[in-house]
Amino acid sequence: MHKPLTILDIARLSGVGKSTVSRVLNQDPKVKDETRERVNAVIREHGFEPSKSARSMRTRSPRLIGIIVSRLDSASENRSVRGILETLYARGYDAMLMESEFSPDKTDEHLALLARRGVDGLILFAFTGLDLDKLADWRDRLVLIARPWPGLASVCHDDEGAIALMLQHLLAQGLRHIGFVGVHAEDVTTGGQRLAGYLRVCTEQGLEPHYALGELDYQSGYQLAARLLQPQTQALVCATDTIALGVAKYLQEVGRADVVVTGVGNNALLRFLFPKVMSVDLGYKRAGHLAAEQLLAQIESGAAPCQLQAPSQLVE
Amino acid sequence: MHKPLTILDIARLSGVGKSTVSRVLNQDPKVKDETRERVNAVIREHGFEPSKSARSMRTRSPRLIGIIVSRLDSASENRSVRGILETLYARGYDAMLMESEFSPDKTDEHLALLARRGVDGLILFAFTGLDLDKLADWRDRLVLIARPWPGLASVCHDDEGAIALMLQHLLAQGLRHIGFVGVHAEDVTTGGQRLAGYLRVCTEQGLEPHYALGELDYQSGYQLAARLLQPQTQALVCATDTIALGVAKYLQEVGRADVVVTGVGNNALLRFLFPKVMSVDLGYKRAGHLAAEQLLAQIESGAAPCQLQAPSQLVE
DNA sequence: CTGTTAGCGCTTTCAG
DNA sequence: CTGAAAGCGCTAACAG
Repeated sequence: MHKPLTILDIARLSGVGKSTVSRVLNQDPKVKDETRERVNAVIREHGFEPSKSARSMRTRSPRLIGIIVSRLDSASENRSVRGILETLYARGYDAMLMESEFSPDKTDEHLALLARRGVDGLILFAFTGLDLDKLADWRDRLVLIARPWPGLASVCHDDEGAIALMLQHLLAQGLRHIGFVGVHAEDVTTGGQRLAGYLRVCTEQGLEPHYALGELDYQSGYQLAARLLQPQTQALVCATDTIALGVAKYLQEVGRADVVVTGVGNNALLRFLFPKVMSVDLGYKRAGHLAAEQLLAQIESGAAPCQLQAPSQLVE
Repeated sequence: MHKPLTILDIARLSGVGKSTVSRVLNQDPKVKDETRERVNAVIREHGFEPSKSARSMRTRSPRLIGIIVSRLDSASENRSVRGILETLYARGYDAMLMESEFSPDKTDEHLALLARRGVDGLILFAFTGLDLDKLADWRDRLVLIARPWPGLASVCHDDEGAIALMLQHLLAQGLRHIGFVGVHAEDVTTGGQRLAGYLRVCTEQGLEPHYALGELDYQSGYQLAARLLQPQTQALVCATDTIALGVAKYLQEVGRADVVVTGVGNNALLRFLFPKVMSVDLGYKRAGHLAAEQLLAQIESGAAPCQLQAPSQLVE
């Protein structure tokens, strides 16, 4: 493993000046085809790779995007991340992936790190408790995922629509006694908006709402199911697949196989354990694509921040 | 937001030469305390951050470590990653985290990317099918996790010991008819080694082995449990928590609450769904710490590659 | 202990 | 179309 080649080596090897090599590297159109060919041949032959650090230093752009997810081991966020990376890589950007673990402090540290690295932009999975005001510096090179914020670009899921979709589906099957197991409304999207979807359809259809709110985990689903279940209950719509897991477990224990359970998230494990549970896919991967495209549009073409929404889809 | 300050600005502002500022930045001891104070004051006052790209280019070291996990949304790998990041951050390194999805091709692409970035080192979560020969170039700045390889540094889990530990625990409780639900032996660690642990203890204790091998998912556990279960079965030891999930589900369905189920991985969801299932923690986080320390020892002090093992621990 | 002087590898004027 | 030259911000000899 010898010392890595530089642009100057390639220049000498192909008998041109180093600026010409640079031009070839940067797809500058005003290089004669013949010259370009020759240089490219030498580059390929020697497996030359231009130094990212040198280029970053010169252009003040490392072609690097920061991504802060809330949890790496979240199946849904992972789907979005894969979407993001697909578009990013395709456009020649690399990514630095980090995990906030829902901690504003950790997020701040990561932001500092990304600032030191001088990343070109940031995609941030927002969460309740995040201090969005600290993001002012990032405004024009930031896309939020999962939560909108005035003046900032964002890609959101259709939380309200997802629950509404599910509810309408159940109503179409003739069910009327449908309860909702949700999350306290401090959690804006998973909590407030999904509940809102439930309440909206109830109102529209003249149903009496019947719901309970708790935490984001299966334990909570289990407990709330116990509190909510009535003899006439026909279905329990849950704010997440994780909650649905707890609910389904409770129903199984008390022998209420007649009650339909639905979740949100299209989680593979849930489907295996309780195959009859229906779910809504919030369009995570699509959201990742959208976020990355929006971010690149902003940093490359100065596009204005805007608020996008990825469509939900029923999964049976 | 004005143009970022440079080392030269700080030099002028504090009335010293730029090399002195550089020395202060690099904790060079031969700077007079008084001077150091003055420079540091200016740095803090102006919130100056030295440019990573410039430093990387000069030192040919971006203080950046690549981490390739097989799946980001794997709870166990996530534990290791957190361990890795803790030590890395503490030692002033940043990380580029990527996901192989068990694909050798994806891994190659990631390796190329990391090479272009000129990262200082690499921590790679090995998997069956990975072409370890391609890693020759990385030899002295690479630590493998989960699989050893001659000549390469690695941190492994005690797969064999984990199953043996569990089996001995069950035997101590007086159980004798203990089956094993595993993974085909092409998967060296999760497959071969965990089975070996089972067989070893069976031989030592004069038990007749009774086992079945399949895939890594819950479906497989479910199917194999059906095949393996006998009237006299007292316990089913599983190669992973995921498999244990499938096994526990089958046992529940056929009403065999008397059979003890155990897994490996200390998975929170499993514990909730089937609280009685016991598990072994393979020491993932610890493995992360070890891997990062070993890697830094190699790249900073030229330590030789060596093969380490993180200890397993019973979790009830 | 500290300032001066060269570059690191690349992009970008500015002249040809 | 192409080359020469001037840096980007920082570190590392080398003299003081």
